[in-house]
Amino acid sequence: MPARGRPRAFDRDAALFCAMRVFWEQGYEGTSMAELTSAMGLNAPSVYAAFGSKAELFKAAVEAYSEHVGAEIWDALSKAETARQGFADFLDQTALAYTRADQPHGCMIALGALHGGADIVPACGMLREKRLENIRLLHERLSQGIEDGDVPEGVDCRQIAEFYATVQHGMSIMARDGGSLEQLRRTAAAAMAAWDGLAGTQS
Amino acid sequence: MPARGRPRAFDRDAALFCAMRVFWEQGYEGTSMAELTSAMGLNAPSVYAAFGSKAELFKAAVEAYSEHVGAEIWDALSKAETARQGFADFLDQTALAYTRADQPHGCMIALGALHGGADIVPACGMLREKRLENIRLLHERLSQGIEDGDVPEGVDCRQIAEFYATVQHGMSIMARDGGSLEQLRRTAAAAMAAWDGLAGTQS
DNA sequence: TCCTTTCTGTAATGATTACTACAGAAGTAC
DNA sequence: GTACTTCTGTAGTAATCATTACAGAAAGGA
Repeated sequence: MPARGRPRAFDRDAALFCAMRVFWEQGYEGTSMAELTSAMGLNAPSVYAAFGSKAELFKAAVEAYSEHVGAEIWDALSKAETARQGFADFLDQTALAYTRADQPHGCMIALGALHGGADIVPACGMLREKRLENIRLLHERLSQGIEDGDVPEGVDCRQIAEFYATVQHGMSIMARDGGSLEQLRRTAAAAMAAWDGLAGTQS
Repeated sequence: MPARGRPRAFDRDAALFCAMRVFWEQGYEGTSMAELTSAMGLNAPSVYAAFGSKAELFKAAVEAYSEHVGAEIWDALSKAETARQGFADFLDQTALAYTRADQPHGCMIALGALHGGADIVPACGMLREKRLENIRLLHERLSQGIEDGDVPEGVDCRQIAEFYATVQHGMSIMARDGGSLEQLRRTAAAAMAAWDGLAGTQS
């Protein structure tokens, strides 16, 4: 059933993807509407009609990022046979995703808006929520490992989840600083050197 | 010998410290000159006369931060008897410094300007240089440890330095997300669990 | 065919931005 | 006491900011 009114002349998802790239590279506050409309190939009224405001566009961009970029990071975590392998793959995929030549380096969720409270800068609060959700995913994988028997009971799942999330965030900054895939991989390996002391079956 | 001309009516260092606090909390791009002049208790012409521009004020603020905030982090690194103890103390002091109730959480060097190239956003390039310098300090301490005999020869000092710098950066984001001193300390302990696998005397 | 709805582009709004012109103030030098 | 230097506050600049008014375009409905 065709909708009434003039059909939109642009592909909303493609435009949103362009906006996502600019927000990812320059951050919420470092990105102007002029830059966004230019990257999207649209005039301002079209952007506002489709997305509402700069803040709502950012929110949509973050959702698009979560769905399409870095999904392989979390796939790797859950697909591995053991929790240890999952965390190693998680960090390895992180290194790959954060250093692609054809994308902004580092993670939009980690870096896109780090200043201001959620009430002042809603973008900031939203990214914080995403980061907390990511820790929960890591925590869940550890609980699964305990259930599967490849992670001993009694380990501090929260500590381990928060540690590896912290490493991942640090890898974002490292990538943004020009760190190479090799450097990020070596950092990932260093982080995995902690595994036995944290969640090893031997003590 | 008194300087000619009307004496400045404000304490430059005190004003600079106020500006540093705002930049630290809100980042370079998230901070307006209106907010800076208000925090410094000055009118704009006084700020520009003393510091030149927003970018130069930021540069001075970063130097003030490096000299006065977090100095105990690097003191701890060098004062310990062994490299291992130094790194543990380094991370512990990091946790303390990043979570003080009376200061912005996290590190200004890590978080203050993460978007834009050095040519576009000089603030960004300056912080990146500071982060690289910090890695060099970590690397030096490891080299010292090899010389002192408490770090085996042949360890990958670069990997270890980059790993612990990465963890420290991640701790900034964790602190900015409201992570408590206890949480940061547990993450620091998790990071130290990697030490034996990276720079231990046994293998 | 006209009406209604939705979209688009041009041009604009009011606020904010980093920064400065200028007159007067407060000091030292002569 | 006047001249010169440096600082300060008021008022402003030109540009940019996020956002919108409005007229016309492009669709479907009656």
